[in-house]
Amino acid sequence: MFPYGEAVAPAVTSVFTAVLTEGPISRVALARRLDLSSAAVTKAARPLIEMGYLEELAATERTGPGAGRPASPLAIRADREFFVGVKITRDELIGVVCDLRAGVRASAHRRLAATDVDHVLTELGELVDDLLDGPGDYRSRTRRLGVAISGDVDHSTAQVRYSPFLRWRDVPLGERAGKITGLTTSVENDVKALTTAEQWFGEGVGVDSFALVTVGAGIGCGLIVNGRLVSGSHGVAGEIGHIGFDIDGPECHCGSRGCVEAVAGADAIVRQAREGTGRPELTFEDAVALARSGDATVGAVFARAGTAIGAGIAAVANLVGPARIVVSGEGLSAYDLFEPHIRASFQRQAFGAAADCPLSIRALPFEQWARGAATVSIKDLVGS
Amino acid sequence: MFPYGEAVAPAVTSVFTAVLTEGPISRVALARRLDLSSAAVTKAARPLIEMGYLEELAATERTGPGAGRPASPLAIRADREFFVGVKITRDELIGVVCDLRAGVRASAHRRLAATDVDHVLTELGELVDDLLDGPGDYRSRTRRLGVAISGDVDHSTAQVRYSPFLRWRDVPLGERAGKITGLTTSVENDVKALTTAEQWFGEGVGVDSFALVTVGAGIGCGLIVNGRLVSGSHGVAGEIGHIGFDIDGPECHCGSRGCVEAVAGADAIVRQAREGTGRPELTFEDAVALARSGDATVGAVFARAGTAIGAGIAAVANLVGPARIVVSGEGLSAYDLFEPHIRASFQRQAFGAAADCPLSIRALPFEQWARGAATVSIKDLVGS
DNA sequence: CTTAATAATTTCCTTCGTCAAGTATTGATT
DNA sequence: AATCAATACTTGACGAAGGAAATTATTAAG
Repeated sequence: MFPYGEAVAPAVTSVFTAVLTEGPISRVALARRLDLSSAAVTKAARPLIEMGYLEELAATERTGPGAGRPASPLAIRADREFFVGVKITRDELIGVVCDLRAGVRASAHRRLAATDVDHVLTELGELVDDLLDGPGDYRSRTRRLGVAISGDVDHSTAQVRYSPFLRWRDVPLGERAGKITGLTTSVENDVKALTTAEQWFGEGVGVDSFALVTVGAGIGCGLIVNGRLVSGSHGVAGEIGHIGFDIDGPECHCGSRGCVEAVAGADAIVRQAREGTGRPELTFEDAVALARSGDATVGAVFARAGTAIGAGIAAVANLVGPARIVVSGEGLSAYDLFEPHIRASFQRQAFGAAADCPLSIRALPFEQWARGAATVSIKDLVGS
Repeated sequence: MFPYGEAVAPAVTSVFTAVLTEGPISRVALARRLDLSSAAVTKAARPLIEMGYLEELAATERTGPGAGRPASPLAIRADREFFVGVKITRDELIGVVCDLRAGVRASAHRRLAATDVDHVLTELGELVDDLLDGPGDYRSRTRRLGVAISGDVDHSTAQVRYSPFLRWRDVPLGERAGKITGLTTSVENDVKALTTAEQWFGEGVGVDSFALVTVGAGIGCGLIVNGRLVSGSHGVAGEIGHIGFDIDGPECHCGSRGCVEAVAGADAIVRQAREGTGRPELTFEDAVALARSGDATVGAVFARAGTAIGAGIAAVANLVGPARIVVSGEGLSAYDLFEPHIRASFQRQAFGAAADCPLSIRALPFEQWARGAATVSIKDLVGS
């Protein structure tokens, strides 16, 4: 696993993971945290320091009683190694270079003229070259690539089973991207990648159950339960967008009626706004502008969308009881329009103590998708 | 852990668990199944055989090519040890004695005159005595008791945090029941206990994600994800009954409106049947009889209830993607009335491949709750 | 009666992590 | 200044757990 494929003791992996996600931390604190002896931590940390992944920080100011040898906390050397993350969408590739702590060091993107596998791979190869050969000399310290894509992905074999947006089926993306880029490639579903990023470097740190809801064209949800990603036996999981919200609601492309996505997806919002105003040329941005300027009809569309999303989130809270939930709107600040409705609807529909689950609602810069992809490759380096 | 508190190698636990749940199985097959060397299995099995928990079966008839030494499969000696399981309801205690394979050997019950802790514990003590001193001489081979109760239970400390039905709060039930009965006592939420039983000895064997939906007075759901029970950070999980079904539906006791339980709970069905027929004295059984005799109004009530349950189940399938789902109606066959509606509604609302998730719908003899409690104590003996 | 195939066991060895003892570094107390 | 107590870390001996490979056991097929 580290640096070039040797097997590594379990304690080494868990020490690395803990330092990575829980920042500078002393060996003794690690031992308590991981339920190991401090001797085991010392031994596990040594090779990581030798390989340059960890460093010992200077003793910090003390807390507590005051006596005793000061700790020398272990910290990640974030620039020891870099990782490329690429998110594939229907019309664009978005790429980033991240350091070990998933800090974004460089980014770039490329329009896609077509979505066939060969074309996308060619573009992906060039995007990676641009990123690695640009300013910063990342190439020499980069060995891994993570790719995020919507649809049904088998992470363990790095294959895309089915991606409706791109019309891909059974594509050995990891293998092919690996050949083109020369990087060890991980592939993961985009929402799961983002969820992993949040688990390791965001609000999911330190809790062992956690949900990330993405609101945009579609409405998705990544779940961490008992510290592990929920994958779904039939390749389906986190489909919060297709939970029923209003049995008399509009038809959904899934064949049912009144799904959350059919009420609160971006397309659905535009359609409802057009119907309400009688202006068939309205865009999503127009709808946002109208709602912000006080248009009651369009405002009601956003309110209803927020209510639907809140109900979906409440369903997650009622069923799996995550310690916290992050709601992240694709791209923009537009979703502030329905944030209060999300919260109100969640409070109403959450059962008992589930209503105590903290909700973070915030924008999601598009680059974050690519960062999620990079996080998957970091995780695969560390080995869980 | 075994027999009296010594620590035991991980492989011993996993071998025991695998033989327990996956029936007679050869050492070589176990090694494959558990990803251990056959030497490790041989070593792990020995102490279990010596302690009388496992036995070696005679060689079975062969399958496959035909040559080679025949396997001597390992099997559980089910009568090596017995376990008492008790389910506490508002007005009754139901108790069983189970063997190691959760086979019910004896059962008994006791009406409760009151629900205060002292009274319940006294009755529980007598119930356990009745069971153990009755025919069968179980006492000498019984060391453990499992108690199942609705509400918020902390299994790790064997405490009842809050049980609305009994109005209990922060009761150290495990400790107190242990003192009275002399048995090491485990306490678990009733639905979780039943789910554990299904995971170990029912349809959950061999899959690592799985849902059990209970339909009765309330509508609940136990979840196994990645092989582990979902517990919920805030003490809430599996509250499928409070997922929204119809925003214009009847008020629910939880404060929201149109929850699955408000449409499909036993009380809700009775209320709707009364309203529909204008007969305020109608019981649940009357409603069942009417529906079966072709009453369209009451039939529609059951149809709607089934649709609500199906939608809730679809939400589970869409969110966590279990490998299979068992729906078990409290007690009786009455729920055949809405079974087709459950299936139809599930198919409509399940997204994509989630609709492939097999659904088992079957009656749930009341004794099963107590068996679930016993299963928890078996699991706690084995140690996960 | 060999040979091939499969199952189980045995022996020896490696690995990993603990234990207990010792070293390091500080503030407080005398 | 010397000592002590507290906390952090390191070291080396040890033991438990599981693996590899050789060995034994048992069968069917030729």
